[in-house]
Amino acid sequence: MGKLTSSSLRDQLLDAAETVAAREGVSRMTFDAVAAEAGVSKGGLLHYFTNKDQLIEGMVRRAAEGWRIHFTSAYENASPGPGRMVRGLLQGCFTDAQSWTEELRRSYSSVFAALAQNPGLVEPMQEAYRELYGYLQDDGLPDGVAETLATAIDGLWLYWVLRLRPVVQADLDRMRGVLERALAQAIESSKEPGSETTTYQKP
Amino acid sequence: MGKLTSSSLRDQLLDAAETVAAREGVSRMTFDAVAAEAGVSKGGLLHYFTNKDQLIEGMVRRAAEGWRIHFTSAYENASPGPGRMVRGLLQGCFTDAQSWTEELRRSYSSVFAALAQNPGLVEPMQEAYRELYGYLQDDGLPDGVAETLATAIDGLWLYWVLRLRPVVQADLDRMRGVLERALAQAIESSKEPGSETTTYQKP
DNA sequence: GTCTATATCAAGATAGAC
DNA sequence: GTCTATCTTGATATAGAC
Repeated sequence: MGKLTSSSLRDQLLDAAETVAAREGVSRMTFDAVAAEAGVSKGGLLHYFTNKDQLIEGMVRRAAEGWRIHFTSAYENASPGPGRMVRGLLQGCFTDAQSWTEELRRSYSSVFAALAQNPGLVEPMQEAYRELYGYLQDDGLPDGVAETLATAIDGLWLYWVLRLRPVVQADLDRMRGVLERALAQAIESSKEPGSETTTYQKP
Repeated sequence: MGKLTSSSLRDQLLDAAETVAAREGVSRMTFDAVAAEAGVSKGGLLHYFTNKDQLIEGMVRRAAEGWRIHFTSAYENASPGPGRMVRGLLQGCFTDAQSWTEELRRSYSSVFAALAQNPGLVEPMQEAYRELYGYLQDDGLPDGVAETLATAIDGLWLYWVLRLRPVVQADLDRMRGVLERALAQAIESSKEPGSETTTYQKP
């Protein structure tokens, strides 16, 4: 995702901030370090972000927007019908893990920076999650199933980002298999009228 | 869990550090703030933890030990048989949510502090997770099921801790229901010989 | 073992040259 | 718009009294 030459200087500065935070921890994400990483002076950096809250807000907003784009396009790419968002996430989150994991760690470093500095700055990411879970609640599966499956997927990524567990390809494959079978069952059961508590009526 | 009068001063200092970090963010978890929270002078605090890495290491070690005790006792309290650890976690993690959530946020603040300061300090918590997932791999359920269910549970808590989604009682109840049904099915299928490696065939 | 006082240094932020 | 230089603050860490 767009950190090519064409990206604006502002974006390059946000890239540098993410990189420093992900590599060295947010406590060392100083203006000096970010400016050095981006190859500009501290004065140049401070022209774009006049204080640290603004820098972190910019990081979180961009990361939230990236996440939103990711799951909405995953949704668009999945075929219509029950479990569309879950199917999209399974497709979109377990593919190309190698490159995706590092990008994930980078973008989540914005959340860590926000939590460390000023928890209110997490808001844009909360908003993205509200939107995602809006889709999931309306995904046409028995009550709570879509949210549960998505939480399992995201939980695995959070383990990775928080460095609580290593996430290797074998883990991804195994979990993907379990989730796809659970999804298939849920879709099956949502076709049987009266088999679930809350309602999905297939046309 | 044990922050009564009987706890050592060292434990009280760790309590104070957790409290400050959880309440104000790890960037404001300074020696001054921790000492003030604990009601001692900075010099008194520095006698126990001579630098910040040692303080954070103490926090992580204690939190990891608490988590280990939590899931092992959950395991012990569950009846033997397939899915014992998952059943224990469902019982132990969805009960008494009100008090558990704040304590969870407090103890996870040690992980955030470690990630911010020096990612290597997370190690004791990684060790606890290795142990937990060792139990889960050997939980007598079809391959990957126990890990997946546990990841969904923990993912919900991580949402709470990272403030990405609010976690209210209704979410807990709904997800618990879904997980318990999935667990019941997995136990069922693990009884059928030959059905466990990859496949799940609906009866 | 706990305190006060203080040295040292780095980070956030500002001013103003170019 | 980007730079250098500098101010100010506050955090870590140390020294040494009690």
